[in-house]
Amino acid sequence: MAENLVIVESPAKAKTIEKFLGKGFHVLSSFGHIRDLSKKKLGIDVDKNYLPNYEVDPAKKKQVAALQKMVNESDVVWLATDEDREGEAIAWHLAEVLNVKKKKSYRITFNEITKDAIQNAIKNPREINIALVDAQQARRILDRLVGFELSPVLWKKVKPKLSAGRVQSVAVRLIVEKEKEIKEFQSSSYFRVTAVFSGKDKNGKPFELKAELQKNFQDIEKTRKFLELCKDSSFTVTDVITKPSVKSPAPPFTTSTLQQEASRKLGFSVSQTMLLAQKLYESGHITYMRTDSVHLSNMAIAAAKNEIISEFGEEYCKTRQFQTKSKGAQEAHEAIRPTYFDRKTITGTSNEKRLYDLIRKRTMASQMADAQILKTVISVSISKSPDQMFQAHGETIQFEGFLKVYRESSDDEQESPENMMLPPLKPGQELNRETINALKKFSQQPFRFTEASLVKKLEELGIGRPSTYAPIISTIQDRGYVEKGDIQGVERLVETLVLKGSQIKEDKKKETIGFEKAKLKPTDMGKAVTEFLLAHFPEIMNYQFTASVEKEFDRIAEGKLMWQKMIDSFYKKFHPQVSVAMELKEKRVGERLLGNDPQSGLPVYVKIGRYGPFVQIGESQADEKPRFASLPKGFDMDSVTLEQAMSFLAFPREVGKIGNEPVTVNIGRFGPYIYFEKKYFSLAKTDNPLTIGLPRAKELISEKRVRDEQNIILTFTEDPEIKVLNGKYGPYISYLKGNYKIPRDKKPENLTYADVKEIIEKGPVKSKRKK
DNA sequence: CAGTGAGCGAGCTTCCGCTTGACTT
Repeated sequence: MAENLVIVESPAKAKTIEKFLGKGFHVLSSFGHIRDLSKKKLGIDVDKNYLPNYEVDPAKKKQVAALQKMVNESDVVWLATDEDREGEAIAWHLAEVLNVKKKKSYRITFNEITKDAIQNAIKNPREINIALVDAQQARRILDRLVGFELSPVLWKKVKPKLSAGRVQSVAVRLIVEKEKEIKEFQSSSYFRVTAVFSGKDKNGKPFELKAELQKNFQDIEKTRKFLELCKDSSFTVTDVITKPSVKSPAPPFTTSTLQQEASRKLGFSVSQTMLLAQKLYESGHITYMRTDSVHLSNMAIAAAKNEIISEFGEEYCKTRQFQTKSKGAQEAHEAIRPTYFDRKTITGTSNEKRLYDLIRKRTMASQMADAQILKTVISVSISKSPDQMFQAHGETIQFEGFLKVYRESSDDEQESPENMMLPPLKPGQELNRETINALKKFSQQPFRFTEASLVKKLEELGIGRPSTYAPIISTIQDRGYVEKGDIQGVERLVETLVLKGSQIKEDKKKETIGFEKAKLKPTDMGKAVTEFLLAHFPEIMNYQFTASVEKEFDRIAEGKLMWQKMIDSFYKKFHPQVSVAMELKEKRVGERLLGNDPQSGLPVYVKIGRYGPFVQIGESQADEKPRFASLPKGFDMDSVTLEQAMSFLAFPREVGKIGNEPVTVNIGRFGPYIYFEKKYFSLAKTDNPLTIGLPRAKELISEKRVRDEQNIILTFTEDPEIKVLNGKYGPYISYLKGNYKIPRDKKPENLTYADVKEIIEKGPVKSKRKK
């Protein structure tokens, strides 16, 4: 019989700790929270001072029963959940549900999983901190009230199944506002001038020097004039300034920085990174992956030191402890680091290996020496344009330090100036001018968010937690507020001027600007919902809302404020706003009158419906029913024009007849298509549904028919409705819109009519595999 | 894979933050 039961949150952690504690200690895990407010109902009795009604999660019943059994068999219960607000609450729920009062029970915490830390915790037990638990209850109840009162407003005013909340609605707002910023951005252009000089150094060795003019020109005339001056100018080195500088490594990874770097360096999505990290954690390769702390245990720092010295030598090592700066950090865990630094590689998939490598290098680098860099700036004067100056920037690494293993990436994809070794020049030296190049540049519009850069922004605002970053990103996409995709760049003609010899050559170059990969863009729905929420619930939508309620949670945790009081003063203001919004008689969210049809005079609207944005002609109360057409891809509710709306309403359009049968073109849920003889034929991306004619329609029809023909393996004269087809997932039987699986032991091409009949009798695809 | 959107109005949807499985196409 185990005398001591230790309960932690994660099963992987339980395994590790059990090893450290040895005999007499049993370690089990709660798998996170075991109890929560009712899943379906509000679960809060607003009239009884916000009394919460907690229920054991049905999915956790089994685990709770197992815990109960062990509690009954143990003498002492140690509640060792995480050392943060949520962890304290989990400990409290465990104590309540498992009725540990009957036993000796203690609350213990440690924020690193080392033998010392755990034994130390056992020596310093304490009571559950009820004030901290109350702060968690306030957090939980506030989120529930906001989420479960706001969402139904959206169901009524916009469309069912939508959602709103303290975190997700602000995340969507960030994306909506970014898009607005980009739309309003006024691009300005300028000419950037660069020069290539040559010469010979003291030893007669030829060199080349690239330098940039310190001033940009606003227009092409001024640029031309300048190049004219350069034609007959002499160029002299006026200054050579060298300055030593140091670069220090970045701290080890937290969840958010790991997601950012994995996105920039490896191209992983946020959820992909977390899945891989979970694998690495479960295999014992890395420490816990949901953390906001940059703290490393002394043991880890010592291990990193060992590894750095043996791999690179003493001079490469410089240990440090970093301070966590991010807002609202609770630091229940260490930073994300390898469990064993001497494991250079691990077994696993190639992506697991790549992520492990990133984590190991980042952690190692954080304990390595600063890089010593010598920065050099060479200034070059222009004889005929004395108020201008060329400059060359050079960087030489004197000592690599941490750069030997790791260099952090940055979000702005701005091309960095060429930092190279510069030739050893002295002031006064004359240079030969080779070419001078002027290139038209455009000021950079703001970047849209990637998943990872959105997480970074949320973290800066103190919104969301490491365990929720990935789910937030999924939720706002699942709800249709935000879409991830590539942003197509626009082609621009860019003017260039080149001075070579005594000739100035002007040219125009094509350049694609503004292409962005895997960026987040708001949908019409996201924009409309954000606008609505901003109008009626400005406090919740405020970027500072979370930070301000966090301050109150802190006061609750300090015992200076009753959680019910805090919730009450919030709810007294919030709830009436909900009632007002519910009763709004105004037209539905996002609706806009585009104008009147010049032909009929009927009003034309753009609205959001159950299936997304659409245009409508006519009033719904009128005698004549209105007609509808969905907004095709690539059109925005807020920019669509009356003319465009009228063109959508022109569908379905007859393009002609084949025999007596009409051929029409229409736009459906999956894009434009041709409809002929009760069959559908998708248009190609290059086809324009507004102008497509009969010849092209015929082409599409026959192409599709050929494709279908090729997929037919067998048909039967007995019943033309039955076909054996080759599909995306292999051969199958199709009969009256139902699909049927072909048994493994039969070859599809050898099936007889009787075989097929038998398979169909057995029922459609629903493999009832017995275990 | 495919043409909806108003209107009758049952019964459903929804939050954030802890943690991992799993009945399948």
